[in-house]
Amino acid sequence: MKYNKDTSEKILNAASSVFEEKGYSGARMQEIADKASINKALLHYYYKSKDKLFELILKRAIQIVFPKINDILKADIDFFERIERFTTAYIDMVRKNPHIPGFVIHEINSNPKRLIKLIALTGFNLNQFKETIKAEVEKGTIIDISPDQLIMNIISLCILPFIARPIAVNVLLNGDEDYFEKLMEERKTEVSKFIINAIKK
Amino acid sequence: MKYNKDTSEKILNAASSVFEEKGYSGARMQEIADKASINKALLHYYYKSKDKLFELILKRAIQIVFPKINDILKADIDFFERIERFTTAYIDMVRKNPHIPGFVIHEINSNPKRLIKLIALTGFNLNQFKETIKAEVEKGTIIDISPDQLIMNIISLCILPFIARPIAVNVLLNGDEDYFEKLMEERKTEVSKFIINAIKK
DNA sequence: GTCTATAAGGTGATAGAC
DNA sequence: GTCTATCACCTTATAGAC
Repeated sequence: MKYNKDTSEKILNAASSVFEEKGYSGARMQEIADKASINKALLHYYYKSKDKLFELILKRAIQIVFPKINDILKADIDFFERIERFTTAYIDMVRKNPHIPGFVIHEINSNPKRLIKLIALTGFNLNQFKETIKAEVEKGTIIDISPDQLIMNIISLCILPFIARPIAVNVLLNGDEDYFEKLMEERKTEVSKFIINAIKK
Repeated sequence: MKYNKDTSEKILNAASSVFEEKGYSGARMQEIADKASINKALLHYYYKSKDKLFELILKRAIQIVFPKINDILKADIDFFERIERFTTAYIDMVRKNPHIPGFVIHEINSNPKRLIKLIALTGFNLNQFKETIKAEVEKGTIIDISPDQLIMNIISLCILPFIARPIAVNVLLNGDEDYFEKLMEERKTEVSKFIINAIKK
């Protein structure tokens, strides 16, 4: 068994784009092969089956989304600044990988157990951030809010517009894609301002 | 051509649950037939093709989600109360139909043009609410915020936790489904408090 | 209206030549 | 390593009996 690294990477990139766009069941091995400029047989030679290939892509996607978040949330800096940095970095990351959140969320429903395993592998953990929030509440620097609710709020504000992009663009913004991009750039600061307004005492 | 109304409804219900759970490409006509306790041939007798059946289900889903929103946003009541009523009603609606938002968002990516058409048919329109926000900003009752950003924030806070439920439950809440339900019940008031805190002057 | 049986075409996967 | 050809299976859809 010998592999060409260039070919195997072309395949991974092609598979990412197809799986992220169409989902597992909508994806076709033929389309992945076409996009990688090879044929189906070679695809199976490199990555045994559609399942194996998909699991690899999902793993990669999770590795992109989760570890970065983790680092920022654990950073030893002022709470409000941490929120600012988090929203900025997160929105930046999602803008660079706009299909990943929707892909992960959709596919995860079909196999939640696999999800838990894959996310656990990234070392992702929100407990420390929850504790920080609790401490800030007790210090009286922020209003009395459940850490779980606050975390859900932060994540929601960062990713939903990207997941629902076609709806946002067409229903809210009269089809103006450029304006959507501008709004998302603004969101990098708008979201943290919004959150801090909501919780600061 | 004669149809039995009971049978046609059984089919629609079965199709809703299968399409919403598996998506278009993951859904199988056989599974829909099984769930409706009929056979595939009869399925095609009632609803010509998988495509036609799917379009009907998507249309129904959109009819559930959008018109209700519209009514509340246009109601002639105090701005802050309107936000309260909206979040409560919206979260209630999503709790009753938890699979619809994810379903709509996912399927919409494969055919945004169909989306525009279907949503337009519901008479859904955010322009009036945008104007209201602008007016509130000018009156000075709320901070200077872009109506588009505020609307995205409101919607994001209401629906993302439901779309990402498995992630929320397993990563944030240690797998506690009951606690998730409790949090969602709380959110009916928490979300509007959060929003109003963020924007009230 | 509802069924069984089957057609027609697509999809993932493999065998085997180069 | 990469290809062509092909298999075995699955899925949508229809024909035709009752």
